[in-house]
Formats: sequence, structure tokens, C-alpha cells
Amino acid sequence: MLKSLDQKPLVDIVEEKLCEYLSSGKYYTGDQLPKEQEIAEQLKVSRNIVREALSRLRMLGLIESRKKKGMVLSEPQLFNGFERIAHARFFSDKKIKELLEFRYVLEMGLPELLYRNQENIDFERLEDLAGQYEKATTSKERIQFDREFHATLYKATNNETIIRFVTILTPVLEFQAKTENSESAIPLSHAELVKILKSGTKNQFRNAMEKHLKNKIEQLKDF
Amino acid sequence: MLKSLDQKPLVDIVEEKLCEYLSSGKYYTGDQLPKEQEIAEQLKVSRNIVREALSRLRMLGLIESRKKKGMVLSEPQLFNGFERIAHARFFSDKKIKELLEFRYVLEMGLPELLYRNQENIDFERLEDLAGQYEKATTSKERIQFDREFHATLYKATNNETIIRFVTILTPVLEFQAKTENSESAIPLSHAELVKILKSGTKNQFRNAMEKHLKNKIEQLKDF
DNA sequence: AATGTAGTTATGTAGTACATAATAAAATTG
DNA sequence: CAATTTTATTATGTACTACATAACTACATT
Repeated sequence: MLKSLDQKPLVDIVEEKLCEYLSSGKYYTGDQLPKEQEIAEQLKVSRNIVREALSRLRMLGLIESRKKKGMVLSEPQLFNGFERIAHARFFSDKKIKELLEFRYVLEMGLPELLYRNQENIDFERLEDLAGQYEKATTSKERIQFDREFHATLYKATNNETIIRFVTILTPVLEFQAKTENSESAIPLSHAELVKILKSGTKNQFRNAMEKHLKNKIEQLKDF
Repeated sequence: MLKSLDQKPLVDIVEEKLCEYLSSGKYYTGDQLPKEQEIAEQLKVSRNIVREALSRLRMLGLIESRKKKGMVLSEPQLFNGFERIAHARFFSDKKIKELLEFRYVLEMGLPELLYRNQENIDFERLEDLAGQYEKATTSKERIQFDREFHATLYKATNNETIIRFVTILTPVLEFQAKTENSESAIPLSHAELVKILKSGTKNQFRNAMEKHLKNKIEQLKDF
């Protein structure tokens, strides 16, 4: 089969060149970029194209722009791109399954950080949420309290990047939580999880978490 | 302090509306979008703006465009945005630290998947890489073989999403591997790791991995 | 029927014009 | 002269037009 030699659109090339340029070492956070017009002239493309490329970088948070000031390099927000496409309906079952696995891996690696930042754990809130989960009557409530419980665990990591990632990811994966057999009892309750986290060892907690998630991971096979 | 009420640029609004529109349920993968001109007229903005917004979505892989065909909705590539900004020099020490932690969590959660897909593990290659690592003389070689060793582990998960994420992430984190004291012996060698993976339990492997990564995690405190 | 040709269409690129807001410079005022 | 207001300047933001390009359609030719 012959290669399709559809040449890239100019935007892609310009975007690439800009990224290269910005990461080359000449620029530091806060530095201001050349004017759009200058970039356009230098690359011999229309200002239009340059603006499209810059618009992409702006979306990622790599640059910010002010009316007269120009554009300045800034620290990019980490999962801006991911955030925008984080709708379950965009993804195939295969990708959803992989994302479920991704979260499972995260969840099971979490104890490493939790046992390093144990003083950050909000036990009171965890216990409260565990109780509310038990008292919940509707599936919607259970999903809500379950989400908050796990979110509270993540929060204790004190790692904004991980927290943001999971925060974006969770709603994508919950679309199918409704279809899951949410009536089947959780093999190990939230309350028990907290208890072990409070006084057990890291290995004990990991094993407890594994049990807690058993149902969720079992259904991965159905995909 | 008063809110800065700098109204969003139109591109941001249009992009948002397009995302909303595309995720609303009317469109399925493969469907073709309205023409740029129509979108522009409907939203009462210039075609220019619409193109900028579409260009962003194209970058994320949410849409593809053909010359006469128009633009069609497609399954987005997952970490396209992240990939572009994945240069260490864009990130603050804090973010780098968080990303190191992120990978650590992943690495420690990995056994869950490995022990589900044990038949996928390429033990031969792992052993080979473990050996090459030992024989390596330069720091550069060691980094290379270490990277490949862990990549081979990830590969066994058979989870393209996780693999891609780590593949993007790794070079970002390696910039500082050069500054790390790479001469200090690893507490538990690659070879030992493979041996345990081959015949040990999941818990044993997890503990081994923890030991293996001990040095890397220790230096997180320096950040 | 297979090939070739011309026309149509939606994206891709270029260019111009002007609005807007932030800054700097100049002018005004107390 | 200091403080404030006004005016000019500048780079981004938005709009519009024009044409190039490639892919598709339909018709024409052999």
C-alpha cells in the first residue's frame, strides 16, 4: 500500500515550530513572545495561521495574551486538553475500559502517598461519608457519597496534579456506574476501609482497598 | 479585590459551545459537522473564530477534516494536549514533583494489572534488559535500560492508554535523572524484580517494587 | 464500460480593515 | 511641581473578502 502523502496543514507545522521554539531554552516563564505579525512574517505565513496555532497553545495554558502587552509564556495547566474531551460518549468501550483500569491502578497505588501524608487525612470526613453512604437510599446518592469518599482520599495526597486528573476522569467513568449492579453489596465497606487506614499497615490497607474495589474490577471483564 | 471581568474571547465561547454540541448526543463518531460557514452564521461570529475553535478540537483529535467532505467527529486521542506541553522546562519544581509522585503511584499500582495479564509479560526481554543494565558503564546507558525495563512492564498491562501516558511522562521526568545520584546502588535490582514477578505473589512483588524505587522516592523530599 | 474532463464544494491560506483595551506619553490642572 | 486627565500608540481580537486546493459528482468521450 502506498503512503498517503497528504501534507500537514500549515497550522500544525507552525504549532510545532512554536512549541520547539518555546521549549528551546530561549524563553522562560513570564517572557513575552514576538508579535503575531512578526512571527507570521518570519515563518512566511499569514497572521491567521499563526493565530490558530497560538490559540491552541493558549488553550493548553502554555501562553497567555493581553491586549497590548502581547503574549507571554506561562506554566501550562496540565490536563486542559483532556478535560475538554472528557465525555464518555466520545470514547469507545475499549478506551473506557482502559480508563477504568487506569483509575484502578491509581487507586491501588494511592496507599503509597497516603501513608506518607497520614497527617493530611481527614478521618472525620471519611467516617462521615462512610456513614452517609450506608444510610443512602437511592443509587444516585450512593454514587455521590462513594465519589466524595474516594475524592477525600485523593485529597490527602496533597498532590494537585493527581487530584485534577482523577477529578476529570471520574465523571467519564460514572456514566456506566448507573448500569452497573449497584445493588450488589460492596465486599468491604467504606467504614472498614477507614478503620484500617487509621490503625493498620500499608499492606493491610492495600489489601482492603483491593477487596473494596473487587466488584468494580470484576466487571471490567465484561467489556 | 474586584473580579476581573475581562470577558472571554469569542474563541473560547465558540469552542465551548462546539464541545457542548458535540457531546449533546446528536452526533456520533463518523458524523459530519455543519460547514464552517454555517456554524459561523448560526453563532453570529466570523468564520475565522470558528476555524480557531475547530483547530483546537482538531488538535485534540476530536474532529478530522477533509477538503471537500467537511469535518467529521472522531474518537479523540487521549493525551494529545499533554503531549505537546510535555517539556520539563515548562513546569515548576512543584509540578515536576507531583508528576514524579504520579508516576510512583502508577508504578506501585501496576502489579494489579500485571498479575491479571501474566501471560503478556515478556520475561525474556525483562531479563535481558536487567542484564544490560548491570553491564552498562555510562549513566546514559543505565537511564536508557532502566526506562526500557519499566516500559516493558507497562507493556504487559496491554493498556494503551496507560502506556501512552507513561511514555509521554517519562522524558519529562528524566531531565532530572541526570542530576540524581545515579551512582548509588539500587536497593533491589531489576533481576531480582523479575525473579519475584516470575514466581512470587503480588504482594511480594509490590514490596519488591517499593524497595526498587526507594531511592527515587527518597529524593522527592528534596523538592 | 472504462477512462477522461469539467464543474462544484468545503476546507486551507492570504490579506485588509477596524475594534478594543492596556500602556505610555503628553497635556492639563490644582 | 505633583497629580490627574487626556491623547496617542500598540498588539491582540474580530470581521470580511478573495482565492487556492483537493475531493467528489456528473457528464462526456473513446
